[in-house]
Amino acid sequence: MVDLDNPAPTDDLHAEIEQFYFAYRGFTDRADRILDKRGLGRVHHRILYFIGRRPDVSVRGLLDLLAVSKQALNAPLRQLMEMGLVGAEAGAQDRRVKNLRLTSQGRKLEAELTEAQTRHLRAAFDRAGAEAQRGWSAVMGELVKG
Amino acid sequence: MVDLDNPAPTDDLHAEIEQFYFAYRGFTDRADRILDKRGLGRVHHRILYFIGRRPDVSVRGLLDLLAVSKQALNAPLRQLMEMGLVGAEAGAQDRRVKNLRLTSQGRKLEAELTEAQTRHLRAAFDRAGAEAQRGWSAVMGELVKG
DNA sequence: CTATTGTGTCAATATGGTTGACCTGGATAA
DNA sequence: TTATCCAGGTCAACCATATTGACACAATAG
Repeated sequence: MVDLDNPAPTDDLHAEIEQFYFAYRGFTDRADRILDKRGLGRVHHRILYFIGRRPDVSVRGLLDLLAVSKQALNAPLRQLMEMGLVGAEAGAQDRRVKNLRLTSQGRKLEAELTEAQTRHLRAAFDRAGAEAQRGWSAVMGELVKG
Repeated sequence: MVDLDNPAPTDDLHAEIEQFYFAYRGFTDRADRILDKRGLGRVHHRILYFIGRRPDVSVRGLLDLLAVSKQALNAPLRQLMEMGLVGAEAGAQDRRVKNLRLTSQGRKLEAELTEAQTRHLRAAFDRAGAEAQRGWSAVMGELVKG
């Protein structure tokens, strides 16, 4: 890790910007290290994650969530389907769309991947306290909206 | 933006993970868009940022902060020096080391770049309240430490 | 003198993304 | 029906960003 002065809220929010940067870097590194062992990248993780969170999401929906081109999505998604981690069936009303779901294998890997991040977050929440956790979520919610 | 359910703290912290992901993505996008107009990338921003925050940092120090290889740092750093945004002078005790500093032009660009992120953060803090801001910082501090 | 360290550079390579063009097949409006 | 649109898939060219390895040079430390 890196030496970081404690908050001491100043006007320019420089300290907070650094907190955000280093916190997110450490947060993603946890999963990345597990991913690397399996020859997978962040995209695979995000795909697994979002399909897990939004079962029956379409390819188009995934594209919007991930904010990448369909060409960038296609290869890793196909790979996950070939690995038997993601399944698809044609949509009921519109048979063009694919409804994507995790297989039981896929759910297992997704859980393992997310677990590292969950533990990391959980530990920070526990140390900072429930009130701080609520504040964190409130600010994050505003950032997402804004 | 993307539709996100409100916190409703569950056990698995999935909602919080998404908040983190989308919040950080939106956070960095602000600066990225400005950077793109000048043909610069995130690395340039980080270099400018950290030199601004830690004047007289060495190349080695920068490498540790950014966690990249020196080859990855070299090109953008040289570019910034050629653009007159970053200056260097030999260290006083050890003349091998470069003490990196922003020029007045560099400070101007850095401020402009960081301003977008600052405004974004500030707005979220204002909407969420001072107590939430303290909580956010406390959790982020724990994440950085952890 | 020798070894180590800070910096810079060349080369080869990997990864991950982009845009553009084109295709299939299913849905839908004229 | 025909024309058009849309979801999805794929090929190609390209570009940005990163890596590791090897090497060079200058300066400091022993």
